[in-house]
Amino acid sequence: MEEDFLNDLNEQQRDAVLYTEGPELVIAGAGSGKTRVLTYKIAHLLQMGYPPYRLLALTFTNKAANEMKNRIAEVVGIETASRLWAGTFHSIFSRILRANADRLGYRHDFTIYDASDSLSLIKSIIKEMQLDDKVYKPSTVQSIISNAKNALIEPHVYAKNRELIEMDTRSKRPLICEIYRIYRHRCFVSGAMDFDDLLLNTNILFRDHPDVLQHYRDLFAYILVDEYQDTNFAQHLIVSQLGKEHNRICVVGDDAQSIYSFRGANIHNILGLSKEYPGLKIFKLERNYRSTQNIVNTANSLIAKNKEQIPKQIFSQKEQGNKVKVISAYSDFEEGFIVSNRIAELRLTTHCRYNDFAILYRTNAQSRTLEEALRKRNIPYRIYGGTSFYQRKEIKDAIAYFRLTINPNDEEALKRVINYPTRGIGNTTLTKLIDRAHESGLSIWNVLDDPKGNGVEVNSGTLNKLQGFKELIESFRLAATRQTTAELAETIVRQSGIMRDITAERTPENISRQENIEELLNGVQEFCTLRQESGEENTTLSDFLAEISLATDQDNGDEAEQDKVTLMTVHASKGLEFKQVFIVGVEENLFPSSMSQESEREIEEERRLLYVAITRAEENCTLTYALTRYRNGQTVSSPPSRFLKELDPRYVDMPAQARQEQPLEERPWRNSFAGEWGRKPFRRDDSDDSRTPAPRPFTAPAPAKRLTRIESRPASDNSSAPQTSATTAAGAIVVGSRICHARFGNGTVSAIEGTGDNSKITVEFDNVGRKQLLLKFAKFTLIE
DNA sequence: TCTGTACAATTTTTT
DNA sequence: ATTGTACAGA
Repeated sequence: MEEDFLNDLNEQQRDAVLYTEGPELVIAGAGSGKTRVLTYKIAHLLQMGYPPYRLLALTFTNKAANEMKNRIAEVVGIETASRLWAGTFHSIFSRILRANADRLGYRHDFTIYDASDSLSLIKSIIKEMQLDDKVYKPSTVQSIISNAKNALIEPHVYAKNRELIEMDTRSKRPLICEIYRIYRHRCFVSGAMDFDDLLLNTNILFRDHPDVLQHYRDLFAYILVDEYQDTNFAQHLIVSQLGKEHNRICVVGDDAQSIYSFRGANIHNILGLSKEYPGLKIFKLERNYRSTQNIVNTANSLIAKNKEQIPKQIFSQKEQGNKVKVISAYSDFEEGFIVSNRIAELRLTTHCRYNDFAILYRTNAQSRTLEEALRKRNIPYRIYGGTSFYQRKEIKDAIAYFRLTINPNDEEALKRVINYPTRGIGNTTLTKLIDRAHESGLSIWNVLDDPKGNGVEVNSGTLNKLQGFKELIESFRLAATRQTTAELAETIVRQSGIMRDITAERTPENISRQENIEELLNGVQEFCTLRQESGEENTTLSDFLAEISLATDQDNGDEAEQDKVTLMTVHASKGLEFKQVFIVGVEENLFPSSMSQESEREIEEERRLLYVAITRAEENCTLTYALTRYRNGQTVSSPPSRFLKELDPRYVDMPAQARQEQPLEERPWRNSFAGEWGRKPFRRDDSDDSRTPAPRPFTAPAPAKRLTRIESRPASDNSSAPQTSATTAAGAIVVGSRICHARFGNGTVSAIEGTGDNSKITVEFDNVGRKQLLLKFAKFTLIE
């Protein structure tokens, strides 16, 4: 087979693919076909005779990893592709750590603590040390520890690092290092590693066990790394350790898209690469295939303001296209209104599907207003990165039981479920157990094994309860040896009492919890089946846990098929592209974030972030800012972002500058704006009219008008309390009634149970599917 | 020991 | 506005 795919590549791309004589850095501008180069490079290496299991391809996200695997499978077939070492840093190195866990004193089925496990552990340590959690803010402590780990600083090194100690002393937190030491020890006793440990411990493994390092050095004949600008020191060092000796490495990245420094990513890893690899050959991919010229030029004009970067000339040969549009709104409400209007409009004029639209924002909190606006317009949408499936309470509870079954030393899991469902083991008892455990360096489970022998004083009733819990978990461990994994999962959910607890009362919440648990069990089953198909005979619950603890991507396959507008943070959008992009909230204190104004370095990162956002767009890019916005319960006003002034006006449509100076009255917007609904949308300045001359086809429909009435009940509004309106509406409800819910939008009543205020209705919502509502609580109105 | 209520703090981004 | 925590009362 000839390498006919080479015809799919431009000259720069082809050079990058074919060069295999030494270390290589590919600077890949936004939309320049980076994934294509990586894919074909791997295909090329395979063709040269490298066996697939000797190629290591590292990415940053699961999404990127999957995409790469799929694209490679298309070129070389799934058989070969599945033998590659391709995945995220975290997944690949957790695999390697599991294989060598004994070298570090861990078991191969160690638990992976997610961010909330680690935060909760830090909280309890702070509490046990009787420190003030206002001085030692758990989240701050967590990020300090995380940064230390990413810089490969272990506690004993931390203690000797004058700079760090001085910093902690200055911020009146001299005991951080001690917390770190205890935290690390407690993770170890619990048989757990947190996210950062996966990288830190890999480095320790390689450092302390040269034979292991040598093994993987020999194994990986060629190393490819995507998004190198996002690597932190721990990742960078792993790559050098594995790749430096044979020098067959290819890293791809774009310094202009480095946006993860808050997580320890160091842009100098890529900027300083040529010093590290003397023969480093640099290729630049400068042709952008994604966006129109106006979009590319706008983005270039912005990023040009950054000082630290590798020089490159990104260009587009697509049509010039529309100018990038900047729109000013009075409030975040109006901003949502404008965006949803434009989506409706553009969908007609450009024949785009909803899938072609994305709304990008700086912070997750901004999604709310946008959701409301979209719902009013009946525009379907999907939010990326909300609370994912595995973050839901009932799922975390079930998983905590799974985790305990595999690893009873798992402290966080144990704390979570020792008294859920309620079994009379309260805080007092738990505290005794924990104190005892830590005094003797044991896990809580060890103490639980023999409370008396470990000196825990409890009355006999409590002792029985503890015994009962212990036996429960042990019965699961026994079941694990006799049942299939899917059966085991079901046993646990039932025997633990989770199922009983959430089926006790048939509230709408509980029904959705049950569905989630069902979905989890299906997930286990599906996972086992899938593994069986790929030749893995015995899939254990431990395998399942290992898989999901690193899965954060929530793009459910069938979800993605539906035609919906995408809402997500700019960070989450990296690597994606959309025909129509809206970037909202381009204001001072938001974008750039108020947290990032201290140094030029931080501002440069915010600038790169906006660069990433703009370069997601293929055809149209619209930036909006609101002069006032609801934040933490109150209205604040901020000027437009400084970045807007940095965009080259030749490629951008700006609203009249005078507008921005408009004095702001006190808030009445929120109330009065709703009243404007259904009439003409706000008209701000002439710039708006030239492009959207036609009378808007979508003035707000009548139902929406009514919806705004119940929603615009501000504290000051003394007209009707929401309860009243719901009760009034309730009386008239029949099957088939159309209702409008404050959160779920419009829907049709499909069933009614019970009477009066205690009755429950089932509603098929147009956008969010079936929900059950209790009349007593639900906020909705009858429409039509 | 559990439950309910009141009050406080919180918010940048996430593998 | 929501969420978590602290404290009081059962």
